[in-house]
Amino acid sequence: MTTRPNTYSPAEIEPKWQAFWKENKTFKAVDCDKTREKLYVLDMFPYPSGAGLHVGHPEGYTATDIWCRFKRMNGYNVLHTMGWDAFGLPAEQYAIKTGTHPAITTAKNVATFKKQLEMFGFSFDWDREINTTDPGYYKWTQWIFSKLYEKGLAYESHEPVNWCPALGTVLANEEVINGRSEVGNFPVVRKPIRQWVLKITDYAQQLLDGIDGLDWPEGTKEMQKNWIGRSTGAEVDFKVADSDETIRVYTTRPDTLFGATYMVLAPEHPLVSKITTPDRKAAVDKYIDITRTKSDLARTEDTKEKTGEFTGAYAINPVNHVKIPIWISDYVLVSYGTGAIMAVPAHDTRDFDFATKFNLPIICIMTPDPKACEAAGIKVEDVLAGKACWTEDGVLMNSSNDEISLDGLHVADSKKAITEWMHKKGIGTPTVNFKLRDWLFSRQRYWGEPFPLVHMEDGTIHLVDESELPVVLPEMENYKPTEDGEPPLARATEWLNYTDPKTGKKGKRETNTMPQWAGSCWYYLRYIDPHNDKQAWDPEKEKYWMPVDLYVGGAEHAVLHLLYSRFWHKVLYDLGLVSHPEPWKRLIHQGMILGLSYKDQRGVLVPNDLVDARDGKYFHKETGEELTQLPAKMSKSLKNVVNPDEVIKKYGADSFRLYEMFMGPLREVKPWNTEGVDGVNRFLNRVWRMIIDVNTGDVLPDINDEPMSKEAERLLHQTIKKVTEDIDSLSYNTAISQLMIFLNEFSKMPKRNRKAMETFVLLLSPMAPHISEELWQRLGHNDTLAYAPWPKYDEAKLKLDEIQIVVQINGKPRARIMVPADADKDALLAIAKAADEVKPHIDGKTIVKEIAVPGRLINIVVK
RNA sequence: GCCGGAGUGGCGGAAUGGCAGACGCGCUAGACUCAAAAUCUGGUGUCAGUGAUGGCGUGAGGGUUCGAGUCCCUCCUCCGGUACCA
Repeated sequence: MTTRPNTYSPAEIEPKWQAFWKENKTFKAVDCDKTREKLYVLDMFPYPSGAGLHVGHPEGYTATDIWCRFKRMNGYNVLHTMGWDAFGLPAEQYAIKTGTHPAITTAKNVATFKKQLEMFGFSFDWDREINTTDPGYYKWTQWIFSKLYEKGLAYESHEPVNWCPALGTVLANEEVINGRSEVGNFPVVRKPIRQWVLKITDYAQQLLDGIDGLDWPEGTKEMQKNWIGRSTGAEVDFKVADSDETIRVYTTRPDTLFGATYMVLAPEHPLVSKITTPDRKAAVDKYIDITRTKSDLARTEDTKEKTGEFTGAYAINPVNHVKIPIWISDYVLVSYGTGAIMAVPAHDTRDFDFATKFNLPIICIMTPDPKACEAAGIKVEDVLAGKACWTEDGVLMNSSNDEISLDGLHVADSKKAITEWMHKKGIGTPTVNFKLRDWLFSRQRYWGEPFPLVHMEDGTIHLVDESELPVVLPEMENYKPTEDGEPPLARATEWLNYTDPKTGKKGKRETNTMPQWAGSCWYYLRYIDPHNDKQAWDPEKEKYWMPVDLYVGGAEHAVLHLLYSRFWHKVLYDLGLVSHPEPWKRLIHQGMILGLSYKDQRGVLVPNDLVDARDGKYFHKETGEELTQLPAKMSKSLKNVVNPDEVIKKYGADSFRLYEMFMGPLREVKPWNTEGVDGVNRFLNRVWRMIIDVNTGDVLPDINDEPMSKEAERLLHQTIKKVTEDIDSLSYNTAISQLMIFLNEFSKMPKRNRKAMETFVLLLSPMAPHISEELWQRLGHNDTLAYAPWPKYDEAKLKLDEIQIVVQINGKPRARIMVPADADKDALLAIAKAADEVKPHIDGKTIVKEIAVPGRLINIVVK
């Protein structure tokens, strides 16, 4: 700590304070400290990619860091640390290409990421750093899997799964978007492969129930609810005509039963082969064959045009005994409900499309609500004539049999009535269904956690004993996945063989590995007790730190990590291993940071290296065409990627942090504009020069202990109030703007009060910690300001004797007058009416109404 | 289609129903300089006017209110998510 620059020099002071914090373990979180209130603040830990940190990472990390620093100064015992979600595809793909072991690549990338994160001066307790690929960590990931397995929540499945040939692995439903892989956007096909699956569906209701109590973004909560997709309806049994078979359908609209004109089974439905008549067999078999080979992608793309075949069989509608044809079609999914539906074309758009295409009867059983119908642009007579489809509320008709009539009832009431009646008659039962499917938990990859499972020679599956954990991932030469889905670990011949130490029985280890989500499902629990080699975590410490008070990260994991992890946590809760049913009380998504791009007149994006900026306008370097600027996602091809290292090198970490927080509200999407960094850098330079003599590096002689003017004191207290409230609510952009206002005023003063300067430094410190520590030290303090008490404001100091108030005439501001701060309504009106600027507006007119809001304004309504 | 979020100067954005545009960027004039950079001081929604000042202005249209960027209704656009889930 020998450098002592005279001017503001982040390159010198930032490494100095980073070293100081490291050496003194300034940000150590103290387990079970009962003297302070605990606060657990969590960032989504990164996947340490080879590309290094991008500008999006530090946005969330800076936001949490500021909050942590602020809360420490307010007396909290803060747990805030960092780790590495390091299993995953890129390291493995790099290994396949270069032969470098993923562990080596990962270690290298972790080192790069750590170095970069340290440059930002984040107040992490680095002693708690974790890495999901560390056997000391994944030992406990395997242990938690054992718990799930013992509880019957993990099972082997041979059902067709989402197989991605390009990635050489299967994917969970959540990882497949429109028939393509979320990672890499490769086509995904259905293929039967032996898999391990976790029974997340057992927790569907609990996962749904928990959502409402969470302080999370509304959108994310909705997404989870939709993904879980609870629906209520009824299962209804239809007898197959001239057969003993019964087909059970699921419907959310039992009220429309009298309008069912046909039935559809999923092509994979087990009864299809039994009921198909000989004359229809060839066509049906062909259709089933086409569906089977069709990829998910093709199936999604085909949604506009319905396809299907008639089985030749008929079903009997149990409410009116009408004989209806049974079809098969891939618009009915085998995996949802019962895999069979009753089709009511008059009141379901999909059924309507199908019926129209195949000329099936459409029977309307409901008079639509005329107003809603008109608003939707549908003619009532078309609906009644079966020429249009109506799916909303209406009044039932043609819906009665000998025992029950729904005629005249609205949808909700008739649903209730028919369901009760069917239940009594034993033809239908009220049923709840979920869209949520079980979680496909195995991958045919090398770089992941091995399962603690062994396939024994006697055909049983053996769970490896806790004492034998971790099942260490073997070193291999060849990591390549195979096209047939056989995992790479099947080639680890020595590792594969297992002998149970207790019984001496032999078997072969499970060769699938766990998906990347496994490690991130519980990392926040390991931070609590990262070095414990006896337990995953100490229950006492868990009770002290959990739940997480604030979790900040991107919105992209709304139905992946954020749902999986809640599931594991709920299982752990049911096992009595954690003390709260939900892991994260409060969640915030930081908005994405976009780059600046340019488009030509046709709207085509132009890479930034082809853009020429002149006179505030932009031109294409080659064509000379004028371009317009617009924000766009950062991408290598557009050459608009901002590298944090370069920004820090040029301006320093404090400027970087300040800029990212000053750009706009944390949760919003914001475009990066490097010129904006100049602004905050200028601000920090002026902060420095407000306190430090740039010729000597000492505190300016203008800084003294003389009492402040009333105005100065008021601004100081206003600033304390505003900054305190804004930091607490994570409104950092407005907190920074208040600090700028303070600086603008105080730097104009010839003399400045030392206490005011110290207070300002403390207020600035959560956001720009390095410069603040340096100034704090130069102002004569020997210790870090990280635990200095946060400044308090005095309400009395905020008060003014006289304030300016606006006088409006008919709602238009016409005058600004000075009034005593404590003037009441009547006094205000008297002053206003007497004021010279007001008189011309009211003289000779009738005053209709007078409004006076003390401290705000006066409005006089005249005629 | 459905769900969620957002539309405010040249740009990022600010405003418990109470002076729209804080703060910053950019631009602009001036000071300093031989000059430039940096720095400092002032100006900067728009239209009219030398000016004080006045008209207009928060995606569009309507409504509630003494008063609406903010609340309500209808619509448009953009972003994110999701989609044959019966």
